[in-house]
Amino acid sequence: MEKGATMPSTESRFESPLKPAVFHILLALSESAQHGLGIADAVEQATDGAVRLGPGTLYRSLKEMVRDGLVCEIPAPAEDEDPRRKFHEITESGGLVLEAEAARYQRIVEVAKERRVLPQAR
Amino acid sequence: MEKGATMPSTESRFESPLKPAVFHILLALSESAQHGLGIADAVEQATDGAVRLGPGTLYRSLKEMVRDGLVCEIPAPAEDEDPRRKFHEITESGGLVLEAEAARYQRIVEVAKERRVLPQAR
DNA sequence: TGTTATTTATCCATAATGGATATATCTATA
DNA sequence: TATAGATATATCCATTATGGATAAATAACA
Repeated sequence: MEKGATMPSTESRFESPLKPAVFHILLALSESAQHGLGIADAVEQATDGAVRLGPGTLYRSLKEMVRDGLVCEIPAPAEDEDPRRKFHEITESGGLVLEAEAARYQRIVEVAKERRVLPQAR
Repeated sequence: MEKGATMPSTESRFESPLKPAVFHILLALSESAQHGLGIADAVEQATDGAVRLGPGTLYRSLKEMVRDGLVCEIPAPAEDEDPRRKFHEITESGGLVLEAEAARYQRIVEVAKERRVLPQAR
């Protein structure tokens, strides 16, 4: 980042390559608020089964993400929901961090296209 | 992987999410053969400084990748090259693995676009 | 010819992850 | 309404991955 550049304070605290687990959890929550295991399932689906979060990574990451303000816990979206489920929602700050990281992924994909590793879309 | 499924032997040995370091080294070598520190520089450039490989990760990864047939050592491309430099080239197998991993990245970017995390290209 | 910079390489501390396990509670069924 | 099994969160520990310090060799240069 350039010195003197202004930037939303929310992004600047997060070092550039986000931990993969955190990135995938944010991406899962960009669809809709979810509870823990729902997030794990969503990540597995979005990645065709390539990325699978173990319970250790999942709940540890969620706790850190709440601490860092990337997500927050919200009441169950439905009355008849299993009360054991704890739902989390992505915050505005989390949305910005997710966007920045997704843009990094996009840039890498562009490089791969330039190198003819992936077919050029056109 | 399903039992009994046929698959190109080269890809099947590599579990799905490639280690980030290995992926970035392969992507760097898809441009041209490079020596160790040249790879580190190329990775830093391609990722706008976001990904930086320490010497430990760099040389350890290269050794493993040679062992796994993803890259191979080649003679220096020029006569007057610093003889300490050891150049590596991506192999055909490495190219296939890189393509598969890049496609995974691409899929993630597509998901981000569907979710309106990234602007839809059009 | 001595000094500094470059390059490869290894080692160790730290960080990140996955899986086993624990605990609680919901659901289904006899 | 017991009981059994499934679901959900949570923690702990072993394994894996990474980064940085350091070493050793040699090139470049004053």
